[in-house]
Amino acid sequence: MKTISDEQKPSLSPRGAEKREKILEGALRVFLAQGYSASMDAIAAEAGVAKQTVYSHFKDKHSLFSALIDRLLDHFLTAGMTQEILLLDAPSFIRKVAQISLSRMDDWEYVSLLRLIIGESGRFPELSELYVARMVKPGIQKLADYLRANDQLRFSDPDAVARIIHGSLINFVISQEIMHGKHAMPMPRERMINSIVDLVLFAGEASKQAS
Amino acid sequence: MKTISDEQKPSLSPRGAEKREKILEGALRVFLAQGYSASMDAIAAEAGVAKQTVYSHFKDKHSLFSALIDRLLDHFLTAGMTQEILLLDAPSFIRKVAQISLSRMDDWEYVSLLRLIIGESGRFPELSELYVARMVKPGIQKLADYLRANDQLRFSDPDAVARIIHGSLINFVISQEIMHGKHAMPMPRERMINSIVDLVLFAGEASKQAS
DNA sequence: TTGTTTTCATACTAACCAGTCTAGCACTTG
DNA sequence: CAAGTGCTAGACTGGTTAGTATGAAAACAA
Repeated sequence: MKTISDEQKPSLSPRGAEKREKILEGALRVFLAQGYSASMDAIAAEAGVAKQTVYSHFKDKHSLFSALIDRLLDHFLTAGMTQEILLLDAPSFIRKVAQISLSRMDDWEYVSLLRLIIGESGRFPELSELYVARMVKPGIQKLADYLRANDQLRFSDPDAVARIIHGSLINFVISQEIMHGKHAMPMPRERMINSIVDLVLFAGEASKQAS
Repeated sequence: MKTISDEQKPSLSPRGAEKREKILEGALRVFLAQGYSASMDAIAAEAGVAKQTVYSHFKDKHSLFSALIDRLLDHFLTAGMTQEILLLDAPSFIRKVAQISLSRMDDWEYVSLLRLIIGESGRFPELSELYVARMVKPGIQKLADYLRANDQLRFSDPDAVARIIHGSLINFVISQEIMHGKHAMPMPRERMINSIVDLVLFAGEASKQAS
């Protein structure tokens, strides 16, 4: 998987890498809080680093931004979703997937990243495409593969069902956390999880009998 | 329902209202295309109006932006979703709801508005709350009421099921159009609609028998 | 016509920002 | 110690922006 960022690497020394890390951490806080319109001065200040140092590690603002998103996608990719949950039976599997997805609601970084990628998807289509290619598509693929392989369930279109499950979970995060819907229309996430599990299991079994 | 915008109204004459309309139309094109960071000069130019005229109709940039979003929410609220579809039977009703929701994928203004509201939900939480209160909550409410009233289906938690349906539809729009997923992971919307209808009907009937 | 209101074009302000430059400081390595 | 390398603080350039000011041209009303 190729990376997008084209930052220069002026040093392979441990000191250089350390500064680079500080810059990325500062950029993370500032970009996630203020969006792409955050100023490079603010990022340098937050990182506790001179502005020139930022520009000696990253070509320009766009490169820094891309490198950061790239890094964050990697970070959230590895978090959660081990292989062993594929061994679970259908109810446990779906519940586990839902729990992992919704647990990200508590993660300010994840919620902010999602908002940022959607908000900047007009200006930076590459980034949202990267998000889709690295996070959404593989996730849905694994889910669909499980549904296809499991003989407790039998859907005529497992790919579409995978998207329904995934979509209802992601949209729960968006509407509750990003759009601040948890005040106007609150719903405990366990209720949501239970209904998704029920819906899929009932439908999967009924669909099996009908075929 | 109270409005958010606090623009001044310097004239109640027809000429004034006409200018105000031109300004809002220009602001619509520019804000939806470039986001909130669009410049007031660009908006005035697009509206074919002097910059000063913009400021004589709207207090500042924030007021103009709020007034525009307010207006757009009203516009999309009235479009589609008549009362008579409530008379349809379950399969037709769910299909119709799904078709109406997904038909908005073709509407550049709707897609851009959704991106804008999500993207600016950090800077302008009032706007996303307004969106939730005026569009999402009533929509889900109607859907849940239908599910509750219909005796072909029987869900233990109709509100949660309504959110699942709504979420999978909205997220389909987001992932396909906003995040440009239609290239990397295309799916015909009819396939999505069919699966949602099947899922809900199978589960609704199975759930009924189980109770 | 005369007076009032609105719009127009333009210029201006004060602030902000991306990116560059300079000159000196600090650390590391030979 | 000496040379090299990365870091720092700050100033600077050229450009953009929100919002204001001005003075004249229209549009309208009496």
